[in-house]
Amino acid sequence: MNIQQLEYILAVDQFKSFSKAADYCHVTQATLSAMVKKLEEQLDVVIFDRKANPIATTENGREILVQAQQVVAHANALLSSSKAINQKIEGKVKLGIIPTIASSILPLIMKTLVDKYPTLHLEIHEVTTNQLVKDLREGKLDVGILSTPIAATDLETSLLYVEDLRLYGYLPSGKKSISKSELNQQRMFLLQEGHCLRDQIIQLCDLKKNKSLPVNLSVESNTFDTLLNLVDTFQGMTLLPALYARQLSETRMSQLVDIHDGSLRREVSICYYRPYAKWNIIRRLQSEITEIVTVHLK
Amino acid sequence: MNIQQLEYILAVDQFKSFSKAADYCHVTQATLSAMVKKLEEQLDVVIFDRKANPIATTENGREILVQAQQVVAHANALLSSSKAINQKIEGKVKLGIIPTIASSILPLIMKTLVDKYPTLHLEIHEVTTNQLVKDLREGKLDVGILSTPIAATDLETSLLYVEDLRLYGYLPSGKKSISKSELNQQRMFLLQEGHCLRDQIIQLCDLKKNKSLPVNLSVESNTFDTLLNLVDTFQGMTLLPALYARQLSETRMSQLVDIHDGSLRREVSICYYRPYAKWNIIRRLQSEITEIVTVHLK
DNA sequence: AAAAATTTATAGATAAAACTGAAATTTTCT
DNA sequence: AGAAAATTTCAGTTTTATCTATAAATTTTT
Repeated sequence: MNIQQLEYILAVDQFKSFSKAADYCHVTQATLSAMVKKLEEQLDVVIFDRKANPIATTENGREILVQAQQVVAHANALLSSSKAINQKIEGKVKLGIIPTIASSILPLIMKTLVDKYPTLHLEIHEVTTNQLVKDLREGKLDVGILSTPIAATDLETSLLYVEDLRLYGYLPSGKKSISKSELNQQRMFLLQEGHCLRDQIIQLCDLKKNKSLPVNLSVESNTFDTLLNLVDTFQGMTLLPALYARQLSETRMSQLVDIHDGSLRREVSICYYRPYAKWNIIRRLQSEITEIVTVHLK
Repeated sequence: MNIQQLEYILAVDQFKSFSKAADYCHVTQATLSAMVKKLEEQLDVVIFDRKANPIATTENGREILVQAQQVVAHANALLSSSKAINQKIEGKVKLGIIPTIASSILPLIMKTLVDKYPTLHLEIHEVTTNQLVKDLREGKLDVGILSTPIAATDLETSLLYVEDLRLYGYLPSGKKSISKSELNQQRMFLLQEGHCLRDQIIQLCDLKKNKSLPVNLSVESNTFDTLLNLVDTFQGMTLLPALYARQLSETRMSQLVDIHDGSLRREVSICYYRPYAKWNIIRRLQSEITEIVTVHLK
């Protein structure tokens, strides 16, 4: 016995015809006939009098149909519940996000999320990648947004978007553009130790150390803002995520330099260790963020 | 979604363990895991937090489980109903039966049936095969007992038993036994026109007409009793169904003759045109009759 | 902290089942 | 009696549930 078979007999009872019932159930007559017959055999109860015209429900069949209605009604209620659950976005969600992503996407997404889901309380924590992974594992955070790939295999990640890293700064005199391979010879300013963007850039540009900096100065910034000031002062360069570069002043925008042989990129993903409790909220966050950011990135 | 999947999640919820639930459901853990996962995907609701120890039901899962319980409970109620229906043997059943069968099996079965099913009212009609078929088609009778095969293809028949036809009467002088092929040369007494047993015997024995009867006598009987008296008077022979022959007096029993090269037989079947309304009663009748008669025939 | 034991997930193979389209049968209507 | 409508049967395809074996992860033990 299965729910579908019960739906079939309900339809036959309703339409008093196997073929009409089959249409209604979107299967062929043959299928419906066979399934009704099978159910009758399994229950050992003849539900319909096929020789009556129109087809009649037997006395015993009536009893079965009353029960079938109950089963199907509750099954539909269950399906409705599942839909309702997926629409109900409420409760508290602790979102961890690394600073270099936070600065660019929080302004973009927060208003939409707060307006669209008034019953959702987003608690945002700006933390480093390492801390984020730790907090997710310990259940201190529900979900994280960070740059992938990451080493932790026990965390599940799902890509939100890929953004270019834009080169900002001052080219060596006489140059109009630059190629990837030349980047490691430039005076490159980076964020402090602990920012994963720092490590990514070092890797991407194959940087060893900032040889060209004045030896009496060892400065590393914690924010892009400080970084930009340093770059301007020392006529160096740095790399900025595309979404951050978007909001630069016009003066600074003009200092963005194209790399003529391709581009540098980073992946931004949503990440969770126990997606179970707040699965539907997390999925909703994911789709909202992807949508909003995609619009702003193109 | 199907009922089994719902039973699986109920078990997991109960045992807080996939493997224990799998044992309980008599499937492998792999199967149960896969089915739970599939259900979660279909509903887009994560029901269990597998990283909790022991496994926990999520808040959303709790909602689903409450509904699942309803569905499964009603499905079980339906199955119980079908069993109850099959045990409930009551109401009126109009049983048609041809005379040559009635005389032997009614005494055998009636007491058992009446005692065993006090709420069942059997209304018995003794009718010829032709009338029986007609009445079944018209719904005047619910079920018939007759000798098969019959020509009517629109009636369903189900074999009850096969009984030998016993040869009764007086052998030609000097003979101790007889062979099948000799039967058509004997003075054979038959039931009246209309009894299907008459036609069967004529066919089985390849009888043309009763040449050896005194020309001034044309007699055909309506009952075996009259037939036997005729046979005794005229020193002829006749064929009696085994169940009838069982109840002959000892004197007459001694007049039963063996056919030395095999035996003549007839099939007795139960027959219905619309088994729908009283299906379970008919099936019960069938099994009871088969059982009782089999005991008496061996 | 490594090793062992337990638990859940995954992959590939298989057998059962649902389903379809077409033909055959049955029933109804004229 | 014969045409039309409805249902069942049949052969072949696709889907699905299930199993065994194995892998991955977690917890417990040593």
